[in-house]
Parts: sequence; C-alpha cells; structure tokens
Amino acid sequence: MNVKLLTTTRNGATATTQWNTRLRELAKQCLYSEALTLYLQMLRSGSPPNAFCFPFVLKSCASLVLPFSGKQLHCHVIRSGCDPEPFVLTSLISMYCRCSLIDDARKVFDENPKSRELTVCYNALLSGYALNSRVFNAVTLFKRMRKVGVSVNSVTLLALVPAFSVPEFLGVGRSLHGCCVKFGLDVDLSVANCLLTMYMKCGSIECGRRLFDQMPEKGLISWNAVISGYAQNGLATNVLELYREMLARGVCPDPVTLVGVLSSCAHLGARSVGGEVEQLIKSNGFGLNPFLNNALINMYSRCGNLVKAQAVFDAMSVKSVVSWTAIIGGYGMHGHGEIAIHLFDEMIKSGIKPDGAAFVSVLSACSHAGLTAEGMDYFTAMEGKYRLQPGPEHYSCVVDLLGRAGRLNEALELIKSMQVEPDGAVWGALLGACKIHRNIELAEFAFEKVIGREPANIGYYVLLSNIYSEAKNLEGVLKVRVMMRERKLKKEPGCSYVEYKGKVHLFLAGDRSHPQSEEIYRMLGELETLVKEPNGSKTNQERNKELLAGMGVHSEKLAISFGLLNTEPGAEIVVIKNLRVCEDCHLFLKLVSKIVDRQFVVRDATRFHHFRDGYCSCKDYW
DNA sequence: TTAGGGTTAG
Repeated sequence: MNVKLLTTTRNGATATTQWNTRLRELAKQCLYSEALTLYLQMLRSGSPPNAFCFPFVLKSCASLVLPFSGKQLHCHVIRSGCDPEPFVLTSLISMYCRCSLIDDARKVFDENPKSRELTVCYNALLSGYALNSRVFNAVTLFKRMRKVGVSVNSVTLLALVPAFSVPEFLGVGRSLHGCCVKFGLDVDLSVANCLLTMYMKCGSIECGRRLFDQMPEKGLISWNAVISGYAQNGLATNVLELYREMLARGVCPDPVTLVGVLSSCAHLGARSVGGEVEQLIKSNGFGLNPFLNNALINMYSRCGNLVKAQAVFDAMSVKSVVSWTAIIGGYGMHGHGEIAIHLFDEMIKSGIKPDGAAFVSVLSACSHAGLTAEGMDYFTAMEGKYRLQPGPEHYSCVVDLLGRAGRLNEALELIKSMQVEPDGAVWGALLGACKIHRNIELAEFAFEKVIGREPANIGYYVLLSNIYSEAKNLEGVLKVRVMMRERKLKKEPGCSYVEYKGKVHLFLAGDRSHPQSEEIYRMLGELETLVKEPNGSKTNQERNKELLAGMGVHSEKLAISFGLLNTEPGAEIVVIKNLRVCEDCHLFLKLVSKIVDRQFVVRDATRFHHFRDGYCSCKDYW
C-alpha cells in the first residue's frame, strides 16, 4: 500500500489540513481503500477529524460499498459536531444511498432541517431512490422539492431521469423531459444525454433519435447512447449506419461505442466490420477491456469463427462468467455440445459460479447436440447445487432437449410442474418437438397454449401448418390459413443483408430498388446458371475461372467450396454444388457470392446457415 | 479545502 505517513507538526490545524489534502488526492484518484487506511492513521496519530475530511472518507465508503464502516463514520461525524454542515450531510445521505441503506439516508435527511432546504441534499436522496428503484418515493420527493420552492438544477434531473428508463414509466419520463424544457435545462448536454438514454431504454426509439438529431452539440456519450440504444433494441443496421456517420464526422469511438457496434456485427454476421473494430481496438489500446473482449467472443462465435473466438477468450487474463458464457454459447450454437460441456465444467473448476445465463448456454448446447442426459443433469444441478431458480428460458431449453429426444410426455409434465408461468417459447419448444416426432394431437394442444401467449407470432402458425401438411391433413392446413387471415397475420417477407464496405444494404425477395440491382442480378443470374450446369467436361473451378475472366478478373484465389460457406477475404466466389435448400434459404443462396470487383458478401438476415456436404443444417426443412 | 449526475457485454 502506497500510503505515506504524514509527520505531525506542532500546529494541530496545519496537520489536519495536510491529512485532508492527502485524503482529497487519494479520493480524487479513486484510491478509496488507501483513503480509508489514511483516515485510520490520522485518527491514530491523534489528529481530530474535521468537516473537510468527511466527504472524502464517506465517498470512499460509498464507492467500496462498506455500510458498516459508513455507519461508524456517521458516529464520528456526530461526535465531531460536523453533522449540520451541508456538504457533510450530503455526503452522509449519498453514502447511505450507495450502500443501499436508503431508510438511513432518509433519516439523515429528515432529522436535519437544513438538508430540507438544499438542492444538493434532495439530489443525493433522489439519486438514492433512483438507484434503488424506489420510483414512487422519488416522484413524491421531487414534487415536495418543487412545492417548497427548492430550486431544481441539472443534477436533480440527472439523478431522477434514470429511474424512469423502463417502458412502463415512459409517461413520467416524458413529463420530466417537459420539466427540463420548462427550466431551460434541456440545453445541458448531460441532461440531454440522460433523456436520450431514457427514451432508448424505454424502447421509444424515434423520440430518442429525434432528440439526438435536434441536439445542437453532440458529445461522445450522445453517440454512444443512441448506438447502445439501437443495439439493445435489435436495430443492428441502424447501429452500423450511425457508427459510419460518427466516424465520418471525426468523432472517435470509445470502448462503449465499440461494444454496441460489435454486438450488432454479431447480430448481422457483419464479419468484416467486426474485423475492422478489432483492429481499432488494437490500435487504440483497448485490448484489455473485458466488455470489449466479451463482445468480440460473442461476435466471432456468431459469425462462425470459433478459432478467433477461442483465441480472444484464451488471451483474457481475467475471465468473467460472461466471458465463459459467450464461449460456451459459441460452441453450443455450432453443435459442439461436448466442448461446451467441457468448458462449463472448466469454468466451475476455475471457481466461477454459473449464473442463469451460463445455464441457458450450456442447456441449449446440450439440446443442439442431443446430449439429453447431460442436459438433464445440469438442469437438476441448477436448482439443487447452485440454488438458481430456473426461469422460462431454462425450461424452454429443457423442453427442447426432451422433445428432440422424443420424450414428449415428459416434456409436457415438466411444463405442468413449472413454478413460473410458462411463456410462449416453452410451449413453442414443445410445438417444435411435436413437428419432429409428428404428434398432431399434442401439437394442437401446444399451439393453443402458445397462441394464447403470442397471438401475433406467425412462426407458430407456420409450424402447425407444416405439421398438418406433412401429415397430409389439408383440412388442418386450411384451418390455420383461415385463422391467419382472420387475425390479419401476414408473413413478413424474408430479407438479406448485404454488407459492402461496412455499409449494410437490405434486399427483399425480388427486390430491385438497389441502385446497382441490374448489375447484381446479372451477376447472380450468371452464377446461378453455373451452379445448375450439369457436370460436363470442365470442372467447376475451370468454369468459375472463365466466368471471372469474362468479368476481367484473373484471380488465383478463386474458391469453390463444398463445405462451410466461405466468406473469408481470400475467397472471391463460393459455389455450392448440388445443394438442396429450404425456401427461406433460397434467396440467400442465390446471393451467396462475393463479387470480386464489387466486394459483396451476403449473409442471411435471421440466422446463420451452415452447409456441410451440400446440405443446409436447418433440419426443420427436411 | 466541501456535497449531488448521465453511456457498456451473454
């Protein structure tokens, strides 16, 4: 510990000042435990604490969340007679709030008449209510503050607004926005950022974006708030667009920006943007940021590059449960259940306690790989050994696990035994299993349940219709269609995202709105002919070379792949021979190409399709 | 010499 002992001078007041100066320095550098050690040394040296030292030590207790020490400090404050000092009162309130002792904070506030006249004390308590999700207390206090005429400042709103960043409180949030305008505080950049975040977290994306566009000055936090907001609301293309705009305007991204961008790359499979971000992380020295590394693992896993995901994971010196979950999920989603299980066990051996999300990743890995017994063991251990209450997300994995193994009745019994209300995904998993095992009776039952919860989810209607169709039950197919028509449900057209130099283009089936669609379709037509062409005297490779030569391209790196789709930089064209694909994949496959000069890489919008030996792994379609 | 606040991963 780097704490210098201060020499006591003959003058006690000077000594106290020196202690206080040192305490202030440590608190400023966020060296909180050092600050507390120094405070103890100060007491031992016989130097009496005065009002000016308490804010620093109280802040240290608050930051380290040390409620017991905080309470002791409160006694010191009272003993030293400093409690009526406004800044000591505020520090005390803040300390109690940060230690989640909100009633103690309120007691300090109520017992000191002075605090009830001060904006700072209201702000500290409001922030405490907001941090501890006591929204009604926060509103009441804010109303009282205005009623008694205590002035509201920007910090008041910064403390208050985050409490209403959930959809059900959007109305309150809007009225607070009105307050900001009324008090002229909406021009404050921090307040605007705070409101922006509130709108994004409430899912009120348009309002957030409007506010952002209207901001005369935008800071990095403003850009980050919108980027993260888009990312959390699944608007991955908007994230990449805004990120481009940000770079074009010369705003430098920070790790927070890049986490949002990477999660969107993972969503879209935009591997090249992801790679660019990784370069940026390296060149900016952000390589040790755990948030970024977790986001990279997730991005590479979802983009199918498990080797890189593993490399990022291996290089992390401190691996959190999130890091482990990301890599386990990566192996799980690509069917490597055994590796996922091994990693899960390694995680436990390394002393990390799994949380709910970690169990979701291992359970889904088991269900994807058909590891029924192992999955059931984990599910049992979750509650028995780790004392984690399984949620609907866990039950849906286990229903899927049992269902795929043909244990439909057990799956149904499990749903019936659930302590929590089963959601659409749980019944949906059972419905999916009924399709695999052609159980129409149970499918109808599961369908009723799932539709009761998610009446507008078209996927389930399509699933039931396919079950009827496979059983040649045309009456059933018709029944589902009528139901869909009556409910005015229409299947959204599938679409593909095309990533071109980091910009994402959206294509619908038969879509010709893209400015270069003529060239794109001509190229696709040529490729399609090539794929359909029966084996003649020329090899595919020779034909591809001819095709490219016709386009004026002479490349040695021409890739003809019959395995996984290859969109690595070296592979200009990927042709898949004798491929049988589902209807949904059709447009996707038609677009599977990286046109040499145009640099188009295409991936499916909704999920990743992996092709092995010419077969799409979407087994549901077989 | 002093107190209160906003953006990040599965």
